[in-house]
Amino acid sequence: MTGVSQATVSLVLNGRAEDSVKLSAETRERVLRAIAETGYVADPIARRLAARHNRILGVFTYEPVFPSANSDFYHPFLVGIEQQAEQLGCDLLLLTSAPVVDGQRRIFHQDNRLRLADGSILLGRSLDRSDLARLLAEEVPFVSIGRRDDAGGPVPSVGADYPAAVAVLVRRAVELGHERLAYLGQGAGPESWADRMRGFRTAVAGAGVTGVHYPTREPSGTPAEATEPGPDLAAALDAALAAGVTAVLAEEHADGVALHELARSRGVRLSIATLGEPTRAAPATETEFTSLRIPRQAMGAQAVEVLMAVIEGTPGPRQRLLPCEVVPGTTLIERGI
Amino acid sequence: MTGVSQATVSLVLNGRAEDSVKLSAETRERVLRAIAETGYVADPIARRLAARHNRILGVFTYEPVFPSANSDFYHPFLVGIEQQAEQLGCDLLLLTSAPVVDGQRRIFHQDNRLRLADGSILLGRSLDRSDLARLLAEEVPFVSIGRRDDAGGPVPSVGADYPAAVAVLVRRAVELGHERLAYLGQGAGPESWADRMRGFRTAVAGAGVTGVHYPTREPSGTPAEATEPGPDLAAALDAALAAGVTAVLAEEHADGVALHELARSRGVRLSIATLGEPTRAAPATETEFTSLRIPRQAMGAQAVEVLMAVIEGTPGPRQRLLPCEVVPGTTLIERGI
DNA sequence: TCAAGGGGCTAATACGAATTAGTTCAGGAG
DNA sequence: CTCCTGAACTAATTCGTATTAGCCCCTTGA
Repeated sequence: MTGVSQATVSLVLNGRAEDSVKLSAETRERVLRAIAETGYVADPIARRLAARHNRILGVFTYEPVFPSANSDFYHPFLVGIEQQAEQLGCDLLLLTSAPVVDGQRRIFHQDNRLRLADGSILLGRSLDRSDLARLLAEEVPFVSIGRRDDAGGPVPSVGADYPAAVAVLVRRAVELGHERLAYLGQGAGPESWADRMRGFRTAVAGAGVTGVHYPTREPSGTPAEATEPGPDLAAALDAALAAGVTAVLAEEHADGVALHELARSRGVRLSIATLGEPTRAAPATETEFTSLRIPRQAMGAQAVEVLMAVIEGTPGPRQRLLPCEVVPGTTLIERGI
Repeated sequence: MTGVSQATVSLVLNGRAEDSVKLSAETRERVLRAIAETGYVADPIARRLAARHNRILGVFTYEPVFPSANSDFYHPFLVGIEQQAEQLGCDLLLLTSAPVVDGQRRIFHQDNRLRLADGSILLGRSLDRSDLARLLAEEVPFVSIGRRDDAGGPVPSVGADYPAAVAVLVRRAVELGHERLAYLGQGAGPESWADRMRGFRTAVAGAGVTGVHYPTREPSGTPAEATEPGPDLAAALDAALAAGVTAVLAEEHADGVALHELARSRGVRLSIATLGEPTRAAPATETEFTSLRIPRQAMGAQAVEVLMAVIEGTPGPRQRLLPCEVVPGTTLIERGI
């Protein structure tokens, strides 16, 4: 169209006409006009093959985004990611096609597409350790949303500061007169659970009160179905009451809601706070729970920032912890008589 | 390592040793062993460069996905799209980097990236006509979510069957004794509004009842703020009552809610049905409105199907209309005395 | 002995851009 | 008139894979 070579177009496209290489303003205009008319876009694939970047950020969700309870939980992260990506002029590639093995998506498989993007954001409660290690080893640029333990090296991540937030709740409980607190949940496994537990242990020790742990089982069946209190919840309630526990911190929102309902139906006075937002469907309730608000949107946005730093090799911290907001709610109350 | 050529490795990797090309079992073994030892994986980028298509589907949202009211409305579409994309082994490219001009994103601009993908899905209440025409003219594979009028040719789309759904509501109203119905809304402009109006007109004519139209203004300010009934709503209510109207169909959910509230506060008995789901924030309410449930998730999924057909040139219809579910609700009631 | 016909594999090329080493040309200095 | 220099481009190469034409060699049949 313009009678110039492919090389020239490439130079114009990348604004390289300024520095090392010289192009006349007129030629550049001509090329730009042609580009505008045809709507030509450089093929990102070829671009990435040749230049090793394409301003596309991958988003890999470990757990399938369905059912909708999950979806609602992840949505705010995506909003934050999108917002920041837009700001930086990057597009997002949702890596949806990862095959699901044993109910979990695996990153590495036959046709791994992570490399299509300049870098990727990993989203999901539990990321496979070996996958993480391999990503680090192969120096694939990525950032995890949610703190991760070392996997043969520090894992770039943007997480919520659960220990600090849980500590606030514990202190608040202590101020309200509680002396025997319980942690309801697994307290281990995914880092987000382990972090909560760690915050709990440290805080109760620091406050000089008693902290006990009532483990829950992983809900069976699909998350959407697991809304009824399992037998372990009832057992936990009994044990807690017998042990003189007056306040319970529930790792999972749904468990907290179920326990609250259970206590109410038995006419028992029990303070409850939940350590997060619903990740699986919770029974509808009017009660506003004392809980933590995870800054999901901000986490998404910052994940993009960190990812860009990783990609571009900008110096700076690769791990960020964001404070959670404590939602006062009405379920953490003064200790009864 | 094995002393074979790159071509041979490629053949082994793709299992092409079976058909057209022949490779000795021994060579294949040798290559496979080397692959296993080194953990070699074909670079997906190069792979796609050679394959000429990338199994990437673009998703272009016209209106910015923010604020959250908008976001919530679009989310189900995205869920459906993702679901189907996953099924087909495609990844999704969110075209987030499109600049916003006059509050609307434009498809065509200096750095248009639509062509990055094999094809794209367009999402938004109003798509620019000239953009559509250009897409058609340039044979860019795309599908619109939401029916579109011809733009120099039929526009591939997956929409909701508003005329049929509105007709059902009109018939239901007539069965309940209503003889003077009103349509509240613009009834023109975006196809989805025009379609509702068309369904209304046809249905009232068919039922032999009276149908009047009370237009609303486009809400001013950001959608999120426009929750209070504008002066035109009050005027519409007065006019409707004076004209003996007993049932109102509201184009926009938020208007229906506001009108309902207004009528209630005046102690007036008025049947109301809304013709869709909230696209802008509606005041919180306990009332379950008689309304339409737009099959958003299904629309998203089918849009992907149609898009694939367009891309691959598979024969078949390029325009689909999906039925809406009528939500009974409690606001369309028997005509008063 | 030679042509024909495979089997087995590789050289060469395409994919679409980025990059670099030149090439061409005009103008100025000597 | 020659040499040099810088401006303005372009030819050629690269990235890593898929694909295909074709090469080589061994058999087989005449």
